[in-house]
Amino acid sequence: MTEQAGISIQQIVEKVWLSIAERRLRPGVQLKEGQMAAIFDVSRARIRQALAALEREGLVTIIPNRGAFVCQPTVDEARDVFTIRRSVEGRVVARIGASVTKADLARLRGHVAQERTANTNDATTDIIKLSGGFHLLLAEISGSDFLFGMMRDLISRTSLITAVYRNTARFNCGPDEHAEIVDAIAAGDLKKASGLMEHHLEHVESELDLREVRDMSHDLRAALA
Amino acid sequence: MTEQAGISIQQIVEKVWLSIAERRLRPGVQLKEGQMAAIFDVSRARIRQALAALEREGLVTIIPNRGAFVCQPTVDEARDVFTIRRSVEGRVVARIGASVTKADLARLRGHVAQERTANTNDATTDIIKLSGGFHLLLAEISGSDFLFGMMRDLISRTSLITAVYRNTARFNCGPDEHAEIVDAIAAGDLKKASGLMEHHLEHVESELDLREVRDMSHDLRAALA
DNA sequence: CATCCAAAAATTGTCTACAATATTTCGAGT
DNA sequence: ACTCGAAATATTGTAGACAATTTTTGGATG
Repeated sequence: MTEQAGISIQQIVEKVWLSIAERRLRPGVQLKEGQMAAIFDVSRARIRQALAALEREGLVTIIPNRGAFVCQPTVDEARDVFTIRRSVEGRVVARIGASVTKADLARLRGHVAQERTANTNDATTDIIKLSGGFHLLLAEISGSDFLFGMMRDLISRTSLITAVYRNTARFNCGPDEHAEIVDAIAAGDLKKASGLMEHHLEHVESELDLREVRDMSHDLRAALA
Repeated sequence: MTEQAGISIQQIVEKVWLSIAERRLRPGVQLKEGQMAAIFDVSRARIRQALAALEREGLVTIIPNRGAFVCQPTVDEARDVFTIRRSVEGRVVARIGASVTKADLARLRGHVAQERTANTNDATTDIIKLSGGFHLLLAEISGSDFLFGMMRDLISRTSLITAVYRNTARFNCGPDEHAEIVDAIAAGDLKKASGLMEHHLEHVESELDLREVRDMSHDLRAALA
């Protein structure tokens, strides 16, 4: 029953998130419950829960009696998210440095290795997932559930922002900068690690093209496939 | 039908939150959908949405196929929340200082005044709502939607933590410390304001009794009334 | 007497149907 | 021809019924 047949709520959320991150779903598009229920072949009840989850991740806005729409972050909001990220992730890195284990470092290095292979293979989907996953992994290792949850939020919103505002062909984070941060942590150089993280985030932000959005596609079925 | 008769989802959330903050609902208690539906005289669907909202606020934990339970924050998590709050609220105050208007200050002073009257009247419910509201108002004035949302989360969790761990009769925040912070902001002294905020949060944290929780009441109906 | 297993009860998860609201369409009036 | 308004359509919100899972209860067995 819980998974009697259809796709799970979390899978729906992930599909939508990916569609947004890959720019197949444009900001402002309405996510109609009926359409989505037909596309994923589940009842509207489950779609509703997925939409609620997407709302709390900051990817869609739900207007009562109107429906769910993909968020359109403003330029100010975009800058805001990066400002907060610099602050929060600086704290994450500092926290990690105090108590990092060999196993933690191995996980981080393994993750960066995955990012490299995805990058060389041009596996767009994997690149998107992994580049956010690195920052999430740092938060997890920091050991604070609250920081982890906050980073989840921030990364979701960053995905949306980069999807809307990026102008280059490449995606959020390069694995090289991630590797440098891991090295600094491994060396116990907290100050350097924090600095690298801040620089890394500035670099990502600097690649954004901060103009207003204009168009938006309407073919929900093609976007979610 | 949106509000055809019954209590709204947000009202349910607020009732539960208040019940937790006033210690009528103890950590670990299961919030059974059937009971709550009967108590509030709405269908389980609405209760489910309310529980999902409470989960994202960090007040309850939902275990699949098991149900929703009032969270039991550990001592570590409690300290964690206060650490983050010191960091985030320092940023909030700094942000405010740059762009505070006369109207903002009037709102802050008005809020503190409300707190004072609630305090002199021993209006417990109001005190709880207003003491968190002050910090939320600061976040709102800061102008960052994301900071506002984060503070919402942090304040919810703080309410739970103080409900569980407080040992004194008094509640979270005294209006006097709030008033001092407003004065510092009004004087344009950001450094002082940040320091006062940090001190204020340390003061609140210092009044907690950090031992393990043990008992938990079971009379859901009496608690939610 | 404790332990384990099966049946019964309770609880959660999902779906379908219906009610209320919002949007669109189409026509009347100026 | 354009604007305003009412019927028709479409979409969201809610309730209740059913299926699956979990928990409890009761008894049989070692």
